[in-house]
Amino acid sequence: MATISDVARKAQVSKSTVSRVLNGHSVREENRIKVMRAIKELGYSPNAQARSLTSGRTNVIGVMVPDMDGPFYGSILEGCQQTLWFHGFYMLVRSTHHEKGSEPNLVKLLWEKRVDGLIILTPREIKEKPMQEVLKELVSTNFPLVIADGDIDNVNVSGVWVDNFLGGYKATNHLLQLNHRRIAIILGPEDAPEAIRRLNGYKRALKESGVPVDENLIHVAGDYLAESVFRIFPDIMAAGPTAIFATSDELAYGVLEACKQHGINVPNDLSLIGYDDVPFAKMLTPKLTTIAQPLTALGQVAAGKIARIISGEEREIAKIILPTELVVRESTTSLKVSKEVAYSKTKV
Amino acid sequence: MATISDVARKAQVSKSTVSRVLNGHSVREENRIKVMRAIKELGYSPNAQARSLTSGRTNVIGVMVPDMDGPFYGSILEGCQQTLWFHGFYMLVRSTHHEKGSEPNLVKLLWEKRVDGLIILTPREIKEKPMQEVLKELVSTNFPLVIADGDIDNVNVSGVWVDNFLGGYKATNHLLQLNHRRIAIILGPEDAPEAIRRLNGYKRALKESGVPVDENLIHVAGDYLAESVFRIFPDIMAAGPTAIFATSDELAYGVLEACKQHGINVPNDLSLIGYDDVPFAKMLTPKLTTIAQPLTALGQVAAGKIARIISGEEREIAKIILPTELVVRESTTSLKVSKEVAYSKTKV
DNA sequence: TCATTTAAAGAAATCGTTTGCTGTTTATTA
DNA sequence: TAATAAACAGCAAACGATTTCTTTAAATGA
Repeated sequence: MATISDVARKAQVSKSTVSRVLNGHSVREENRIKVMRAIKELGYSPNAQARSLTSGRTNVIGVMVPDMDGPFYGSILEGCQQTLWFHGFYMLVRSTHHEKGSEPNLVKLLWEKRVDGLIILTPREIKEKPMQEVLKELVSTNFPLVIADGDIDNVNVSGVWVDNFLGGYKATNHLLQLNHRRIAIILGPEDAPEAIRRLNGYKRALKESGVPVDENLIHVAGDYLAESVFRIFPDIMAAGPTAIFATSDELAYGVLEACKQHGINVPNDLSLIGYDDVPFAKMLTPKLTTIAQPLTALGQVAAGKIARIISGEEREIAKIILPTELVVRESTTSLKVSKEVAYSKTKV
Repeated sequence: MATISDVARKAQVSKSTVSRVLNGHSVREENRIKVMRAIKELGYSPNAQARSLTSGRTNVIGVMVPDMDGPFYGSILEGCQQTLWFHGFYMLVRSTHHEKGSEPNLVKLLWEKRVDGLIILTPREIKEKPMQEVLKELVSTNFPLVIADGDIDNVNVSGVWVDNFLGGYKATNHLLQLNHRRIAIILGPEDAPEAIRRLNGYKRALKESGVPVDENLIHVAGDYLAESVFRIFPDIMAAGPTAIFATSDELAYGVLEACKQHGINVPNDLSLIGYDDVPFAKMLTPKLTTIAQPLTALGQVAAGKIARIISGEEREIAKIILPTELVVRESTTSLKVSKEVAYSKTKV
């Protein structure tokens, strides 16, 4: 493989001149042509590692993500990738595969690989000490770091996330406007920041409508997986809800399956709203009403942010909150005042 | 950031000694301890770029993929990532986003980034000249390269893919065993290698059952997207099929939607089988019968292969074909001899 | 105890770039 | 045309590791 010296020899100039041609510095036209020709003839391309060594930059951004095979993170990654590439960066991806306790180590490994910056997607262990320490260390060295889709209070770091409070509020409000009063909510992990915010949005919406919060309607699945719903489904229905707000589309799908098994018709017997608007939401029967998160945009904004931090355009730590949107489909319907009315209406 | 020289100074030994400690070469225990202590105190970690420069290795594998936001490639990438990490490699991902004409360039860019190897997922432009030339160039320089999920005839390169012929055969055979005789097939891109193989499997199955191939039952959507089905749906039904073999789950979903719009009941009026077994296949109503591709395994095998090529364990070019599996769910049912029988049965 | 072998440490070269400094050529101005 | 400024080219020193070669110290054996 040809080196810069080979090119210099062939073009009969010094290495410096070749380097200057490569980097667009001023070089006499005559020499530029000679160098270009030599480069072409030798099929030369500069060694990125050697470049990194002198410049101190790798043009690689590390991205840490919980998984890539679900419906959720793919869109974010795609958004990241596009924008990173646009800014001239490559994307190094590491999925933790929800492995408990792996995050701090992986952050460190990625960092030591000397990436120019790090995007951490949904840090699950954000509340745990080792993770906080690693993050603080990164921040203290001024290492370009963006947390995406995960709020963080204790460490002052740049972040992008979606307005979970507003999402919870919008979802609940939608159901309230359809005359529902007994609205159950299914949370994923109990103490995750986004779960708490969605719950708060839910409570606020109820409060504004003068509906008291009933603790019996608040349920915790433990995670965002469909299977986790089955276990708690009897509990959920025992409280007699007319509508369910599942805080992820996966959970909503679990509810849908459980309803099928129990002969409950959605939306006629029970309204259901999800969260995320992942691709399969519109594929379900009934098509799922849900709160859309701007996933691709999330990735793009995170990537843009890190690019600006690296270029020095953005110096102060800033947090960006993206809006959510209600997407009404078929899984929610207005609560009829009495069963009779409901029946007559559906017959029309 | 501390360098090896800083460590050497602090430990009062030479750089060479520190390097030897780092790489596990023989060093007097006393010195090893001194060095380790210095490393710890300085928070030193070796500069990967400098290492790459001398060793000529980056420990990074480039992966090129058509997209990351669909349901398909995420699983493959996850498989890749796991296995690459296991072998000590980082994964650099670049999605082409189905951008026409971009592949050859991107391969080159990734290559010049000096990755230790390249995995190309589903090369769409594999039949086009620029792509073939780039691949030939890579092969001629003995650059570690694995093509995954894309067969390639003209260039002799290592590859992993799924048995598309067998998949097409199994799908068709399943429908034949359910007494279907008028089986339509919907292909994605007309001339893609995997499409041709699936079609051949379809034809072979028909032939073995003594059913003549009817060209009116063979349809081309142009791509694997659900929307593409709507356009050709009237054509498909005009040929009077009792079953449809959609060569991707996305296409099958499109068929399902079209059927709903036209009041056709799946599986009672029409049996439907998909291909891929992406996560949403089991979420559809009816749950989709399909041909499962071992997506995660595909990624793992590709990653394992490139690791072995790089380590020198695998010297000759080899192709691996993974099996497919029929997953029977609810979207296929046996063809009743007459409509009356069918109706009486559904009433039971 | 001394000569000889062996093991470990150090010096210096190397990997392929970029860049500051210095010297030379070209262009500009009076 | 000469004096001066500006533009360009080349040398050599980084960048931070690894590794070969040499030197030094320790271990072995007679």
